[in-house]
Amino acid sequence: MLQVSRKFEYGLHAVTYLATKGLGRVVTVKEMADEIGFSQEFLSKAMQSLKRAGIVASVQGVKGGYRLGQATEEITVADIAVAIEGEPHLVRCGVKADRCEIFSSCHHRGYMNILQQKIQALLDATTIHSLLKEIER
Amino acid sequence: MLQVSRKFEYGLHAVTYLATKGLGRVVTVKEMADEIGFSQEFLSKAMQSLKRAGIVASVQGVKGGYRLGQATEEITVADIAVAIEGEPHLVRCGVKADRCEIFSSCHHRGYMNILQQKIQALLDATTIHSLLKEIER
DNA sequence: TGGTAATAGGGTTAAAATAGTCCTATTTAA
DNA sequence: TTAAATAGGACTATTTTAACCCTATTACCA
Repeated sequence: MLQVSRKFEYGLHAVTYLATKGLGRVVTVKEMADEIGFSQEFLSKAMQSLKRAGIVASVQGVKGGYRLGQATEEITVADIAVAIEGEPHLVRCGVKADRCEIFSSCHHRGYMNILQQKIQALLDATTIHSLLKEIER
Repeated sequence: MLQVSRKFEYGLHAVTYLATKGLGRVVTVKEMADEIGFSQEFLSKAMQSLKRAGIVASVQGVKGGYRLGQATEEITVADIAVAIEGEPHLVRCGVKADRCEIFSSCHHRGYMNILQQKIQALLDATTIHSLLKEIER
């Protein structure tokens, strides 16, 4: 259906939220969930994925939380998508060839792969910095 | 996960198959399913969607089947996607506002909508005619 | 040094979307 | 009038996504 996952949306909101708080400020998942308006548990999973990708950094223990791990100019929407949803696969055969029953005779793979790269390039072209500037306007 | 549906893949394969047979030739679902290599019943559903959109035309009764309803230069990948998956909604709130719990406070809608339009433009830029030319090479 | 507030993450369940099947009606050529 | 095809509604199964639960670990601080 060509729709982004909710987890990705959560992640994107969280990163922009952290960005508005500045690079240094450490924010708890609870604060973000309350402020933005969604489930703490689920947002927590998204944050863990973002952390593994280095997009955010975590501080454990009391007074812990998350803060940005990179400059807003360095974080792209594509980075967040990959961190949360993994490598993009517009078609099933991109995940694994045996997920497509007509792999060997398929004529569309070349086109679909190019299409995927172009979509990825779109996501790659937006940084959190530029996204925030758009929002301000 | 930003992946196209199998039904869309079926539809795209079917349309390109019809295109290689020429505008006039009427082809049964059975032939297409056998030739391309997937489920007749399910492909049949995809064909019905394509028919409603006018992309293919149907002939009922014995000796019936499907043929292209438009010139290959006129059919775009976007047309097929819309015919089969309906209007694109990159984010849930595009389907219906109440599908997003933070609709009123969301800052990303503008960007996501632009992103969706750009993706749609990519799909719109490929006609079946140009797709076939790429395949030949 | 023990209590508490936080992240880390495995495992399970629930809900939604997708894929696939089944059945019956209708159409039409022979 | 029979047979081969599309039309389409209804149902089931599978897969994916979303959400939740529980325990471990970390580290501040009284």
